[in-house]
Amino acid sequence: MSRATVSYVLNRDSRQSIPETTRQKVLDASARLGYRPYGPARLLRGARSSVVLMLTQGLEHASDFVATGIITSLGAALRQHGLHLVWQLGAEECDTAIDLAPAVVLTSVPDGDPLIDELSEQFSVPVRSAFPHLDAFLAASAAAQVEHLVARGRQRLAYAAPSRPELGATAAIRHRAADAAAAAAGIPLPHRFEVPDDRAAAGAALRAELAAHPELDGICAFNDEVAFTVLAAAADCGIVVPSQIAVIGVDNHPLGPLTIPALSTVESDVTEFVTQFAAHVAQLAAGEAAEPPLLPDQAHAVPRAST
Amino acid sequence: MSRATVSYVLNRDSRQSIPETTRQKVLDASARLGYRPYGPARLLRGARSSVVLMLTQGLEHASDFVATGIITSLGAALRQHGLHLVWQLGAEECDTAIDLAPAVVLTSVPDGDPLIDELSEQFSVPVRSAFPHLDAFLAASAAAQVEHLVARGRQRLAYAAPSRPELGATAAIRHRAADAAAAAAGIPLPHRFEVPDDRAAAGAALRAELAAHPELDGICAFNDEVAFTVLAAAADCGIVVPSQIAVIGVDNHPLGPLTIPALSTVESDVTEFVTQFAAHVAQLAAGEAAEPPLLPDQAHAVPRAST
DNA sequence: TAAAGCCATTGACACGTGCAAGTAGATGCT
DNA sequence: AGCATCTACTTGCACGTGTCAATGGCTTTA
Repeated sequence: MSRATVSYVLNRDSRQSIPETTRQKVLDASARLGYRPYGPARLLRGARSSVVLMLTQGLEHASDFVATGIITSLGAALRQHGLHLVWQLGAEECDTAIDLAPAVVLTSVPDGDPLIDELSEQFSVPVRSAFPHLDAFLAASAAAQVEHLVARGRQRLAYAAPSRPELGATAAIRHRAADAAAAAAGIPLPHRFEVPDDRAAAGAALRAELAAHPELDGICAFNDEVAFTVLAAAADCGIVVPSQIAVIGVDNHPLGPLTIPALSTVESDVTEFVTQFAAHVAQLAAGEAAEPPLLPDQAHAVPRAST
Repeated sequence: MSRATVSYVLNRDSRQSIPETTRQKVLDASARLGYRPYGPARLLRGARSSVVLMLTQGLEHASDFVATGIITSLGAALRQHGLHLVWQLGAEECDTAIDLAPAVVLTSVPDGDPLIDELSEQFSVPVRSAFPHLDAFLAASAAAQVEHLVARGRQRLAYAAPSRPELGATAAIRHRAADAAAAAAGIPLPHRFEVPDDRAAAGAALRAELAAHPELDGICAFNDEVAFTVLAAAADCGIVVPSQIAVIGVDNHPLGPLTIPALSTVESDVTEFVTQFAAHVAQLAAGEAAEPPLLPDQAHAVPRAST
């Protein structure tokens, strides 16, 4: 009953032959005493950690519920590889918990961000963006928006950007993609139109926009939340959607079917990406270097009453 | 330049006097080599973990965005105590990562749930519900809804319950609280009325409800999402809110101001609770036993156009 | 000068685990 | 009997850290 014997039994070491009587004695004692192997000691000994650490900085406001969904399903997918995803929100100043020893670190910042190198140095484990090739992913949705509106016969578009400054970079990417899609379709480029969070202010902004561009007949919103604001503002202004102006969002927000009129939107299927990315992370955790799969660069319209 | 000397310098041990020259030499070498203390070894040595593990089972669908908000702000509050909150979603079958060694484990299940004892045995660290006294917290919002509707002159109420079975227990608590508030106000008890997720089905359900109870003039919705569905169904049925029926939700969802009409709702202020609960968790992490603060059992109305 | 005291530094250990290497004892083969 | 082979188990080490007790050099005091 030395420690080694116990260890052989509990780890089912096939190179050691253990008679059944001893085996049972060890198992009984282990169960009776409620023995649990102590994680830190195993790690110190050199065991591979089963922890994958997800770090997110900016997406607190649940606004990025698409990212939240990806993270959730990624956690489920990683569990099938024997890995455990834990999520640390708002790890601003790189004061991440040093005493959890992850096998892999994922971050919400895009590839190429200096934070990735910083984290890599700090943890000395593989660090990857959880959203590889994010720009193309973001751009695809805006392109799909424009294509859908054009297919519905709309020609004079505006791009409804959010007023939150932290979303500015993302909005710029999508707006450029909308421009490119408009150019490809041979219609005028959609001009930018900022939507305040406040409903009354949004109504005023929409009125001003229509005064400046009376021929406007379609709005691509940055995401569904901006689209909700536009719909509310339009109703307040007496603008009829979609007969006067069509409105389309991005993300397929669960509340989209409930607006008046129900919101058309655009969606990317990320299930395959999540599966592949989980496998990629499992490879990294196993010590193999590998290139990550990319987020889909295709999006499809979810047409409803607002277009 | 032995390991001990280095350790004394890096941990600023005040019981040891280290001459400045040696101190600098150690610091320089440490910085040059990019030394990071290895978490698992510190824990094995007996250091206190700075990790607080939050486990959630059911609240994937972002439906419980109130819980999500509490968790987020709790993470920020704990950081001020030098603790790091990490969040493992959907830890169903208790297969939680054993190799992260938390100082405290928090769970989304209410006090008294057998899972708490199970986790306590598994981790052998303090385990607490992150939502202590949850029932009273849930009940308070329903009471506030009824009081608000009564103050607006409504007398014949219905309780709009969600159709998702996993929310049934919570809905029952709130419905009972609504009954109690109605009894206290001297009006008939609100009868239950189930709202399907699908908009068309919700419209049919609302029509049937009105046919059965033509005198209905107010609806307490289980939460804002159910209220959104009710508003959409009402619009589809040609029912005018609030002149014919007033509708009020729960949670102060960020999209509430954007519905047509803007949704009245009910909210509890949890900032004080979060602060106190963070301090409580810090006590637990320091090894002191302590009773947790309780979630507020008061809620206040956020009146908008729908009542 | 020797005894005593202070200061900087160091060797050694413990924490819990997993595994390589080694050791008895039993059995088989010649 | 003598030697090889197997089984059943043990000893011992390493992982990286923090801290106690001990060491040796140097200065002060009697």
